[in-house]
Amino acid sequence: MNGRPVTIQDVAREAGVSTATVSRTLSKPSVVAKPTRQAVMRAVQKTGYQVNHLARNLRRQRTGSVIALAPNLANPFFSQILAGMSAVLSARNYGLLIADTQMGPDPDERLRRYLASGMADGLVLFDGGLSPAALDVPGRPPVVAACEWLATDLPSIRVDNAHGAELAVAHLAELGHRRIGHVTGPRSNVLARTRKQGWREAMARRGLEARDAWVFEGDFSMDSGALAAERWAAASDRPTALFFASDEMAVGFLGALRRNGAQAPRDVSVVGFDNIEVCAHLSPALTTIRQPRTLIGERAAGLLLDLIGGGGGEGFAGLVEVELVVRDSTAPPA
Amino acid sequence: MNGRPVTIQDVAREAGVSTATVSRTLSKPSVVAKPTRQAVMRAVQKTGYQVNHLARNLRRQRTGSVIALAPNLANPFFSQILAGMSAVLSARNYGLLIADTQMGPDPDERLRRYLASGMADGLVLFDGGLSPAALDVPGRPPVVAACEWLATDLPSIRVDNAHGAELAVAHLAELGHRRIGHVTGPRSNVLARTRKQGWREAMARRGLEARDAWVFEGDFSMDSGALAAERWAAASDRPTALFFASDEMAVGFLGALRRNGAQAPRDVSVVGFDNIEVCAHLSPALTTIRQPRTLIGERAAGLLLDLIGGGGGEGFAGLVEVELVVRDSTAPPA
DNA sequence: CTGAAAGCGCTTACAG
DNA sequence: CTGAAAGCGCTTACAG
Repeated sequence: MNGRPVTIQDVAREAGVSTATVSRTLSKPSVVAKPTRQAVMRAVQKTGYQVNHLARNLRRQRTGSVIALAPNLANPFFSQILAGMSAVLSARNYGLLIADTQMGPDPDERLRRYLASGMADGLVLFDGGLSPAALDVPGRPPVVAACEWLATDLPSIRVDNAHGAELAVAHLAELGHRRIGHVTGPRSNVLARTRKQGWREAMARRGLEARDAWVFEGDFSMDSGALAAERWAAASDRPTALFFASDEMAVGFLGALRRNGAQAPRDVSVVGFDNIEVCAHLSPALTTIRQPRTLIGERAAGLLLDLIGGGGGEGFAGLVEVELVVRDSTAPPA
Repeated sequence: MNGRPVTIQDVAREAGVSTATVSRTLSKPSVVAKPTRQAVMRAVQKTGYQVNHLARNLRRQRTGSVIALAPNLANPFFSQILAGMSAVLSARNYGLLIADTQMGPDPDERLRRYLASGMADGLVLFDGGLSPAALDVPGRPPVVAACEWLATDLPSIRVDNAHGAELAVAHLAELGHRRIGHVTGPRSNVLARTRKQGWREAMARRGLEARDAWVFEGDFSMDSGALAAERWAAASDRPTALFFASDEMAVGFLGALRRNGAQAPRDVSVVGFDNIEVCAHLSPALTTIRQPRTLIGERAAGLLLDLIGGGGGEGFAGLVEVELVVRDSTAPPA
């Protein structure tokens, strides 16, 4: 009950066995004789022994943690993903460290340091803006790309963004829209590019024009969505429907639209991407493409653990599916 | 360049000194002669040596990590707080582990395990629902309570919730409202209770009645806010203004209100709590009480590091201030 | 089935 | 100012 933590030595003394036997009882009980095992377990109980992970991991040459590296931890988008990761990892007794790539001056350098530091057995990367060269660290642990991926052959969990765009455009086209525009994510973002490309292809597939004038550049943020509303309102050649690369932008758009006296879906139909919680509570409630974020976190953690365990990550291949959620922000064109 | 990580031995050999000297050069350079120091630094450069934290920490009898323990990691409320913590911690070379209390069957037991595990040098607790008894672990590391606090004398970072309620009621009263109601957080939540109590006192201070009929029970969620809208609309004795214990509930309320053909602030004035990002983009934009979440994270991390370093946490006492942000969801009563 | 011993990679009194 | 040595708390071949 005093300050000094209980060690395996204390347990060994208490049980009248060697530390080796205590260790075995705890990690491979099957090789220990039953009476010995019971004596050890009793001593563990009595002393309140808890393994020292530092020592165990140093000896086992692993850290027992993985790092999730996100471009912006303050972005709520990640919270559900982290929850999914945490669930899988803690069930397997791994710790989850989180870090932000964009906090210092040189994000690439940060990644490189994390990879070289030996602080974790693996890393899940959520920042598609980093340079693939930053991965070129000798002896680095496994890395999984999630959500946004680098232009490399990194094992990855990928969402079917192209299909999401297809679902959005299909929904709008079925309602009768032919002038369907797109509000993009940041230009440098791979995910944003895939959604834009998906929009273009979905339009082409239907013989619909995808005019440059119908593309509004955003950066995923609500503010950029509000800006898009201004530009949309001011445009002469105006789409009757818009597919947004993120819900946040669609939310900003709807707010600004209303402040300007316009309204969805009367004046323009709106489809978002993500299905964040607020979608259902807006008025009009936002039609969107649902991304299963908890699942993404679970799959990313699962894949990483598989790689750490020496697996090839098979069984984790394949895209994470998205689905259309129809609400009230879409209607036939006026 | 091969697989084996570079150790302090390799650097020592390269520099022609002992490992002790390499270690000193890295952690207390002032005690090493300049030429020696330079030779070591050159060797570090050449070999690409990175300290093994596991070994260093085992030797130093610390872990170099702290744990943030939240009731629900999927709640975006925490993302900004975690970002604030991460900023402070990584500047001081501490890792941030995150874990969820509510994932297993017994949250108290989870907390106890984390405290006894020696996995971290300290812990920040965001779950006010846990039993103080769970803290009763011999030799446990320092714990900081943040956001929601237990009924103990734990060092804590606390937001001035009572003052937030006062600001909200003052604003509404100045607009001329006398029938000001409150939508609560979950009954068991300390933070929710403080806000409710604050509302009650702010009303009393003005000689305003705080009728039970004007209290609508919620749980912080958007859904519960939407439910409050139904109940508000159906009530015979209806407040003309509502102070919500969370923005999320206010968002849900506004959406449901509109779907029922009513509108804020025409039919009812609405004040939220938190200032989440969407507030500014709603229509009407939501008047609310701003909570500086990044600051909360920074302060919590700072306080914990101080305690870990043997400080008494003085200088971190005092409440985190909140402020009123007036937007368009409040107006004089009709 | 069990124990003695080596060793994971570091840091730090201690001695010189 | 520097080095030899002990030791942080474990695990695991190895020998018996």
